[in-house]
Amino acid sequence: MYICRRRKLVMDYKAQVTNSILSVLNDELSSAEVYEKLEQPKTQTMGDLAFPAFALAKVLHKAPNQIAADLVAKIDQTSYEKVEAKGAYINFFLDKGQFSNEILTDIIEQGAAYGQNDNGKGGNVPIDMSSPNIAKPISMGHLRSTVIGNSIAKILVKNGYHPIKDNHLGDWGTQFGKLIVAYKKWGNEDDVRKDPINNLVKYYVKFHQEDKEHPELDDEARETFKKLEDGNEEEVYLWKWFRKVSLESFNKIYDKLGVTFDTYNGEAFYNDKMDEGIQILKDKGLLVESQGAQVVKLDKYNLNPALILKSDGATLYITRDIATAIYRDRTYKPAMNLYVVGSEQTYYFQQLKAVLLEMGLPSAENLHHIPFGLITVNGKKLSTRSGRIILLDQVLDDAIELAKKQIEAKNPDLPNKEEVAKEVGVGAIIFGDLKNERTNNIDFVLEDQLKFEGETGPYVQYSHARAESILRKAGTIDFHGADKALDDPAAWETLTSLKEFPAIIESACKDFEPSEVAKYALRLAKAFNKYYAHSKILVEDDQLGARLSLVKAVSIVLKESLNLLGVKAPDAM
RNA sequence: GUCGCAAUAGCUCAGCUGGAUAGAGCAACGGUCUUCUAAACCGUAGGUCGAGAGUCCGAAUCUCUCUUGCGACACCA
Repeated sequence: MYICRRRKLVMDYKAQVTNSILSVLNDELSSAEVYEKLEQPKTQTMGDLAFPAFALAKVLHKAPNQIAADLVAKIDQTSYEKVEAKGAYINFFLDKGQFSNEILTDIIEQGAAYGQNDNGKGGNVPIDMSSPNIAKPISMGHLRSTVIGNSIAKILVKNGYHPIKDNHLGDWGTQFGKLIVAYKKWGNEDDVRKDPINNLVKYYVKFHQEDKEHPELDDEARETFKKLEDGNEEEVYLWKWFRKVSLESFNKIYDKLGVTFDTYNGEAFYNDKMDEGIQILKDKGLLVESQGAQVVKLDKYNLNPALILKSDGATLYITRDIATAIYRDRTYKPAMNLYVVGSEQTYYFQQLKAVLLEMGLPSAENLHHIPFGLITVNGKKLSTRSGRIILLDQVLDDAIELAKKQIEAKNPDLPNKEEVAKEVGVGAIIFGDLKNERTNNIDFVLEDQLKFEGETGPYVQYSHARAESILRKAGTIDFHGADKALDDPAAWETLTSLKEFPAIIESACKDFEPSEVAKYALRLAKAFNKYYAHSKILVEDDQLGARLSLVKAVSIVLKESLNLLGVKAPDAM
């Protein structure tokens, strides 16, 4: 309620300009048409909002330039700084003092809640994300799913949704038969305790080496997995133990990233929940035999048949995902059901959605695959077996180490250096991942990841820290009483950037695109740094309160932008 | 082979539902710290927007064809 009321207080300048134009037209265009045609000029010299007169040329049978000039002469300019015709465009320059007063008041009143909306109306949104495999290391590939999912969850909250972050662990399947066999043959408890992931991987790799010459190992693994499925004590004990130590190891990395989960419903969780989905498919007559296997035909979706059960009756990935979808549907009544999974699975998710639609699952329509691009090294796909793997933990530590060096060089007196180094180093990695469009592929180059200058996370963090530094030096400030009508042209870009934030929040949510927030944060930081470099803020004059309000507003919005990306904003660095 | 995605400055990328001279960052070169943190700021240089047609008053943006790269194509996940 509070939020909605606040939002309305910020005047919609596009609507104001639309009205100004409509007032000098004779219904040649509708209000919506004018509103839609308004655009933001590229440079400040062309004003803040512009109306192209091309559309009127046909109706009025006059040259666009002439139309623009004629209209400007008639427009009431009192509420603008100025309105002028330039070529075929009518350029509106907003009243800076009024604009500044409104936006700064709004941000300072609302604080971190600025930009919050209630579009989601509290709807549940399960997010399938991160999803590493037990007993395997977390690589840069998992980073993407983890930080994209985490950021989308935060953006969803900002839009009034209730996300449920689900780490859909790869914790079941025949590979556990292999792992248990390998552990019994070559492993020992102490090693696994000391360094679980590396040793478990070592056993697993050794199994694959050995089974080339001893194919009987595969039979043994199959039997062992059968025992695990049947609940045999020893196998279940080992499985639980592997799962536990793996999770502990994963959680150290998640802690470093600052990512938490609401549920860890992995593949094992759904293992006993697959019958229902299969039964529904059978009941609806959707399941048909094809080459010995059970499939669902998807011709009407222009998709290949989805294979549901293997010819030996065994289940597949999709069988489990159907169970997952049913479970989520029932448990959460989801407003949306999200899967943050690599783009190589796009076709698969089309099939999954189609099957769920055929089944008549209520939330099927709102299933969204949120794909992201591949991480490669020298253009080649990562794979554990070929040794082309980049350990996320190592990359994070490298980044933290570099951040530490930077602090020693630039700000050696900084208190809590360790903590800040972690926030900056990790922030660089997360921001680096999120700043570009999700679906872009990334060829991994460590040096690129460890950049702290230019368009990076640390750049935004630094801008925020500078703002905080000024506020510290200013001492106690009465923001509520301060005049906020800042009319300094040098601050204009910063002010208009601040105004953009709520729209960015909505758009990033609609597109499931954290990069929109990251790019926005860069834009705002850049505008503020420019202002900072050219204007002295801490000067005793009648605009001091207004300037400090601007700095405060920038600090609030930069911090909140970083927060939405899952990046910390230290007050000093 | 079929389907999907991409191609913009030396490199990495922006460019919103088509609109005013195509923008950043990095790298290169040159400036700016006795004054709020130089992880910053300012400037110079760098482009037939993969190619070719079409639609339109107007195309990097929309349509088609081609080229190149990546991915997906049922008993893995």
